[in-house]
Amino acid sequence: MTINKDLLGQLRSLGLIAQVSSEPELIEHLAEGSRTVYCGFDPTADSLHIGNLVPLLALRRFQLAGHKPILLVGGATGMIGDPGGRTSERDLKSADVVKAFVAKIREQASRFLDFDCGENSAIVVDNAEWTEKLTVVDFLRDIGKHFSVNAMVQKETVKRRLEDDASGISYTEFSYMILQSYDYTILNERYDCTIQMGGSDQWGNITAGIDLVRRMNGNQAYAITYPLITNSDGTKFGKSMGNAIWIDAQRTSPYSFYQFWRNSADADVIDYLKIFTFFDAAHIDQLAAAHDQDPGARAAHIALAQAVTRLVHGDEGVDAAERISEALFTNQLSQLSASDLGQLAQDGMSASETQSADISLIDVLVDSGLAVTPKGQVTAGQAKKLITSNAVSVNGVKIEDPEHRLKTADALHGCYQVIQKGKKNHHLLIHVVD
RNA sequence: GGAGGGGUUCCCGAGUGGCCAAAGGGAUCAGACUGUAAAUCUGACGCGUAAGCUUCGGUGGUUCGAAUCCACCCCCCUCCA
Repeated sequence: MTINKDLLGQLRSLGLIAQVSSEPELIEHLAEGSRTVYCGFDPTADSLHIGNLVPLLALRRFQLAGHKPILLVGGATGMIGDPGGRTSERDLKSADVVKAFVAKIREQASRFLDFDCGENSAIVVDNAEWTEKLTVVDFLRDIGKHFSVNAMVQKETVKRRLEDDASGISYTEFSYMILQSYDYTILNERYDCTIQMGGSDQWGNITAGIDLVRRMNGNQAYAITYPLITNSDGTKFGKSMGNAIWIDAQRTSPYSFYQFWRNSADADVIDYLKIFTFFDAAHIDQLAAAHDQDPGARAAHIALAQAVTRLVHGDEGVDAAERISEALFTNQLSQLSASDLGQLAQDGMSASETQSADISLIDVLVDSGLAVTPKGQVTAGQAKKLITSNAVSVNGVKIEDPEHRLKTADALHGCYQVIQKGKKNHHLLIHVVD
């Protein structure tokens, strides 16, 4: 494995660098040999979501450049909650939950990272392993003494909470920084890990870790943060229809996943191409030019959707997603054959079956979950509102009558009804009467 | 333990006896326009397909009538010990 000597410059050109510590030294450090870099992930759910993709793909870039990535699962720190994560303190995760998460993250990350390539294979570790053994006395005597409260209070994440009249900060959360610093120290000691990467909100915690590594191990360590991804309109990245976009195909179908990227705002699409794909600079420039010239053609958006979906769900995922998209958005439903329609359900389009040959549209909207209120509940009242506000079509035809009933006689090929809410939400209802 | 401030519908935040399902903003959903984009404009936004029902930290009370007044309790914040 040869070392890419300009990794940092490359990451910066991709917009992946917010801050770095001791930059000139770090550049040299990275150029001199294979290094070990770590990034922490909190076990907040049993799947990764696309927000996690940013550090994961950045780690991959490190690995491709010849370095060794460590994924640290916060089995211990995840129980506490980073004060930067605001409001409520987190639930305690049981050992089983964390263990399941470790397995899951390894499985999901293995699509991007190589866990079996010799020297610089990626590894997964859980900080509960060493944090749980820590006694209060050891913690205070060996670790805590290296931290100046004066300095900790100055950290942005802590300061904000101290100044916030409404919430304050508990001692537990205040200690988060110390535990994260200790993680760095342990990884430095065991794996010669010298680089920690995290979101820019982690800067304070990471630099605190650098200090601790120097004090306890006498080693020089480094920090790299990436900017937190936001949408250009200021909304939170990685949500669609109020739901997180998951890596797990069971939670977010390849079709929905594909659609998420394809619907990116124009102002964001080039940034996303840089961060979430491995296209080279020339290709991205070319897509940017194509987009400027004819935004309506969606060349950049489609390339983005294809590339990221392929990365996460493979060629099959892309094929399925495009097959469904093609069918639904060209509005030529009537030209689809029965097997085409059957395939859509197979491919991950939302679908359900009914025994009834004659069923009320409102019931179907409720059963399919399309009739969600802005608050997230599914109600018949919402279904009625949607119909009255002209938001629902069946098989491509707007329905304005709340009492409308779906009958097999009107179904495509005698059994398929494509229910559409708004522009982008579809459901396939299949009559299974004989 | 003491003193003070505060808890309103997803969030912020008005409201101090009826006109309050509760202003305004944000978020969200839908419609129009477009390019499956953004911006903009329009509608919806406690539950109930309706009659109606249930909300303003909790419980009890005053009142014809309470988010608003009283009592007690719980929780949060700041300062003091």
